[in-house]
This record gives sequence, C-alpha cells and structure tokens, in this order.
Amino acid sequence: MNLKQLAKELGLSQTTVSRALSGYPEVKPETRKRVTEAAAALDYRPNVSALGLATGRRGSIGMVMRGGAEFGPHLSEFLGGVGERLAHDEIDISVSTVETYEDELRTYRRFAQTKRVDAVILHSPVPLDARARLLTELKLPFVLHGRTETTQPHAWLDIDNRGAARASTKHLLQLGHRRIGLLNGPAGMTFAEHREQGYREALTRRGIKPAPHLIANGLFTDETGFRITHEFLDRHPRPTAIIAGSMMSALGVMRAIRSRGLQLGKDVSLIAHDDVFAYLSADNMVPAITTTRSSMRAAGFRIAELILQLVAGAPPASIHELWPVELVQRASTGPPPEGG
Amino acid sequence: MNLKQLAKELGLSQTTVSRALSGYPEVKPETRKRVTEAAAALDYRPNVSALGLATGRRGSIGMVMRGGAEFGPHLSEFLGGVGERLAHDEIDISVSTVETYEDELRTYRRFAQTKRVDAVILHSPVPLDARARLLTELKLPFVLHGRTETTQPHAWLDIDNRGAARASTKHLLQLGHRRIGLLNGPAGMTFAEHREQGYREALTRRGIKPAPHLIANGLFTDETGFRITHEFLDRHPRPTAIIAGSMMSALGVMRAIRSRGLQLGKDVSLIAHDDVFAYLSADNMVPAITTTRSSMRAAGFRIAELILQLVAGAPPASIHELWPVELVQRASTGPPPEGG
DNA sequence: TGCATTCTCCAAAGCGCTTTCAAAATTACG
DNA sequence: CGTAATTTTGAAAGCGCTTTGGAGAATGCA
Repeated sequence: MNLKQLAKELGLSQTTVSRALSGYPEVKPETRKRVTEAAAALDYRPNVSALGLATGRRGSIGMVMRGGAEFGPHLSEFLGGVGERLAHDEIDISVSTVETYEDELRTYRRFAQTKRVDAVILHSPVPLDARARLLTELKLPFVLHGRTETTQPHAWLDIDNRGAARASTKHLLQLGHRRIGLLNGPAGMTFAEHREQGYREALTRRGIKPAPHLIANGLFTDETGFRITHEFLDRHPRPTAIIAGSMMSALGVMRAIRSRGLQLGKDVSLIAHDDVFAYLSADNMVPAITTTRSSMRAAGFRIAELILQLVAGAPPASIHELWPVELVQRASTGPPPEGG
Repeated sequence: MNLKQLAKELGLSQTTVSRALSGYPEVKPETRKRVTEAAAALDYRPNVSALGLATGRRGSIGMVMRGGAEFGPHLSEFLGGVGERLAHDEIDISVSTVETYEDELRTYRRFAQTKRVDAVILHSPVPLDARARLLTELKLPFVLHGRTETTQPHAWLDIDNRGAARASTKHLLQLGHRRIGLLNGPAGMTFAEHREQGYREALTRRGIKPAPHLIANGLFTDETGFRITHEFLDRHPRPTAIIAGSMMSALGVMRAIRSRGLQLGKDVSLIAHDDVFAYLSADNMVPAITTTRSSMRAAGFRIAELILQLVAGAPPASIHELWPVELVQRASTGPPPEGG
C-alpha cells in the first residue's frame, strides 16, 4: 500500500492525500477526515526512503561505538534512555560499531555523505576532540555527551564530574582521611580529567599535595579496580580511602580490600561514582557503598530531547546543560583507622 | 556531490558511473578505473535514501528492545557482537525501544510498512511467540535468537540451555547434593523453560522429584538473586546448592549466602550461567564461580552473519544453529556439608 | 447578479539512484 | 573490406514521496 494506491482508492490526488496526512491547512476538514480514516483502515505509512529523498529527513539518529568493549553497561543504560525518548517520535537509533578512531571519523563522513541520519550523538570526548570539529565541518548536527574544547559552538550535556570528585574528596577529608586514592577512568578522557581536577582542588584547598602514585587510570572493570587497589594498598603508609570511578571498578576495589583481610568502611573507605544500574545497586552491596550518583539513563533521555530540538532548528549554541551530582552517604565511608 | 555531478565531472552518463561503481561487468576496465578514482577523490557515496528507493535495500538491520530494562548488560553484549560483524559491511543496526508487547508488534509493522530495515533480529522469545508469526506474515526476514514453536520455518540460533542446566544439575548431584535450588530467568521465556526442563531431567534421572519451592523465576538482577536465595535458605532443610541464571543473579546469591554467615562452596554451592561479561568475570569472584559459559557477544556476531545470508536470499529453513555450552568448574562448588 | 477572494484540489516536477532498452563503438571473421 | 557479433555507453523510466504553480469551486461583498 503506497500513496498512489491510497489516493486512487480515495479518488483523490496524491497531493491532497499527502497534505491531509501531513497536516497541511489547505485541505477541507471533511476530506482530511476521510483520508486519515482510510489511511488507518488500510494501514498506510509512507516509505521511509521516499520520504527521506523528498524531505531530507531520515527519522533516525546516529551513534557510533568504538571498540566492542565500549559497548558496555554504561552505554547500554545511556542508549536505553535515548531510545525511550525517541520511540515516542518513531525515530530510531542507528548504531554503528567501529574499531579505531579513524574508522569512527570515516563513519561520520559516511553518515553525512549517505545522509543516513539526521543527527548524531557524540560521546566519550577527549579535551580536544577532532570528532566535534569534523561533525561541524560536515554540517551534521550533534549533541555531545560530555565536554570538549572547540572554537565552534556546539550542543552538549554533561554532569559535573569535577564537582562530584571535589565533593567526594572533601567528604573524605572531613572524615579525617589524608591519603586518598583516585581510581579514575581511562586517561585522556575529558570526564576523567575533570574528576582529577576536582580531586586535586579539594586536596589543595586543604593544603595537601596530591600524591602521583595515588592517582590511577584505567577501564571501568572489576579487573582494573582489583589490580589498582592492590597497587594502592601496597604503599606504605597505605591510603585510607579510595574514590572509584564506577560501580564496576568498585566491585574490584571491594574484592581487593576483602582479599587483604581489611574491612571496608573501617580500614579503608570507599566512594564510587554510580551511574545507576538496576542490576548493581550501591544499596545492595555489603556494606552499602557511599556514592556520587547520576543516572546515565536520564542523561540519554534528555540528550534525545535536545537532539530533537536541534533537528527542529534550535541553534547548537543555545544547548548546554551541566547536571549537578549528589553525594549519597552510606556505610562504606567512615573515619580512618586509628593511627591511619 | 551526487551521482549526476560526478557523471558530469567525468563526462560520462549516470548509468555508466553507477555501473562502474557497483561492479557491473559491462563497463570497460579503463573506464571503471577512471570512475572509481574520481569517486574516491571527490569522496562520493550514494545517498542512502535514493539507493533504498531504487533497490529496496536499506543497509540496516532492525532490533527492538522492550522496556528500558531490557536494555541491560546481556543485550549490550549481544549488540556489540552484532555491530562488530555488520560494521564490516557498512550496515547499521536500527534500534527501537518500546514499552509493551503490543508496541513491539506495532513497531515491526512500521518496519515493514515504512521499509526501514532489511531484516530484523528477534530476541527473548516465548514458546509460542506471536512476533515470529507476525514477521513471517509481514515477509520481514528475521533471525531468532532463541527458539519458539511455529508452523512456519524460520531462522534461529540458540544455545543449549537445556543441556547446560542438565549438566549443572548433574554435576551437583554427582558431588552429592540432593536439594538444589534453581534460580531461573523470567517465567514464560523459552530459555527459562528449557533450563527448567534440563534441571528436571537431571533430577528425575536420579530418581529425585523436583521440589516446586526450589524453583524460582525472576529478572537477572542482583536484587532478585538476593531475595530468592533468602527464600531458598529459609526452608528446612535448606538447599545445599543453587543454580543461578546469570552472573548478575549470582552476585545477589553470593551476597545472601554471605549475609547469613554461610560459606560459599562449602555450606552452599553455586553454579551460574555466564554470558561472558568483560567487567564481571567468574574467575575474579571470591571464591571463583563454577559456570556454564557461552558468549553472548559471539552469538550476536554469528547472528549478524546469518542475517546477512538471509538477506542475500538464503532460505530461513536452512538456518538453524544450536550451540553447546561448556561447564567450567571453579571454587564455588563442592560436596554438600556433613549431614546436609 | 457580477466580480474579487478565498478554499480545495490537482498535474507535474524533482529528490538521487538503478535498470531496461536501445544505440554507438569496437572487434571478429569470412 | 563488409557484415555480424560483441562491447561499451547512454536516454529515459521508475522507485514513492513532497511541493510548486495553477485551476476550478465556493464564498463574500457591493
């Protein structure tokens, strides 16, 4: 069932039927009713390729994942939020997987040239991100999840990673900790840099000089958390608190602490950043973990909303959102041990 | 840069250029070379909407996620595998999120009507799945991840859940366990039914009657694992072993066992099904968990391959794969406690 | 009633590609 | 060298939609 057939069925021209369905004013209410009813009855829907060709709109948003590994729990939460919002408008997410950074750039070129997507969600930025520059150059609208420094104005949404790290560090300092390990995300990522900044700020304000060997970078996995925590605890004197970048890392931290016969929340305190995973709740851990909390899913939902605004013509420069992050105190943080 | 411009640039007709680029034989090698070089130099790529309109091929595979929650770690691993394979052919995954089952059916209708995708990956089936019927009716090619009973032949790939559960149960029986709790996936799903079948089979073969109160269904979350394990352990006499449907549930099981002061692998044994998550490895748990192991990512990769065959014209009836599952013994299983 | 507006509707062009049908150019062959 | 067979190229139709530029019908006003 295509437009031509539907028009014939109704004894109308394609023009009128198209206009009636798209809500244009120059069609008699009565006719419009007849058309919409017939369309519903015959289950008509415009062919998306034809529509794309005629209007330039594809009804889909692009997102590229680099490295199969990037397709982890964080991104899946995020995607869930994006999808939830876009489903409402019958817009789909066009997901593309690539190996290298070069491939990713190539994919954006392909998106632009083949006109496969209306806009793109850019994520996991580094401070000077060539991808943002490329996208503006390609005139492919995008919303960045995170931040980067470019001369061009662009749309972004980010959480206050710096503030979150500062708050965590400050909280531990107030409890009396002086040696605090930072188990950060991959080196070079904007969000990781921001967290390190926040951590350093809080320490410096207290007159404490950040110790380089207490700052580590790595993937957000149990594995990495475990390994780095051991490295931290090998120091003399050892740190009395650890800030972990994610719930996954926190699992490894807990495991390492336990494997040394130390007690979490007494011998070593822990604060993790929680992106809110339904299946891995900080409340359920033993002991419950103190966290800085910000829902990835909510961010995805909101970004989808912003991208719709962008596609509708909103100027990128007008779209900036910085989300505050709350610190939720639980049982994994306490004063440092005597003599610690 | 479109075909017309490129053709003009070369002093050739659109026809010839199109043919040269698509690899048709009726074009002089010399001309083809000239064309491909120009296309590369000018960075030409066909508009995907126009291509779709002309050929009927969209270069994208559909996948719908029901409930934001479904967008969990399992699906994300799976998607990673699918994407990895499809990226090679510059095919994208069109992801759509819906709330209800009805919405999902509606989405497949939309896919078919609007011709948005070439094929669909269907997942999380129930034994009598209306979606499979609908898709065949809509003539929308699909590969099912899992199995369902339909009269129509269709393509599928599944792991041997029944065999896996049977092996787990048998292993525990051989260790001497007699009361084994099954912490299964959501009731009604084919894979969960299969696992229950395998579990029952192994017990029955040993002349043990499966106890209804030792079979529980629920989501694969830490939360559910925790709650149900407590319910199991409240029984008198309590089960001496538990089979968990996923690593996420296993986390909850471990937590519950520990919270009761019981020792994993001695007081209570545990076997989990491991879909292979990089960030949640069974080897890293304390103690390491005995698992039945099958990579979700690998399944996704293979399904992508199968779907390409399908789109290329392979008959659905010829595409069936049942993957065996290996049991990996680790420290979480041992003989039941004395008098257990 | 007559003319100017305003409503409704339609024919046809155009979006960028593939593909059929046919023509032009080249090669093969007696 | 002339003709048939074969390569190589092109014009134009068609995919299914939107949208421009009119045309016909209905309405308003004097």
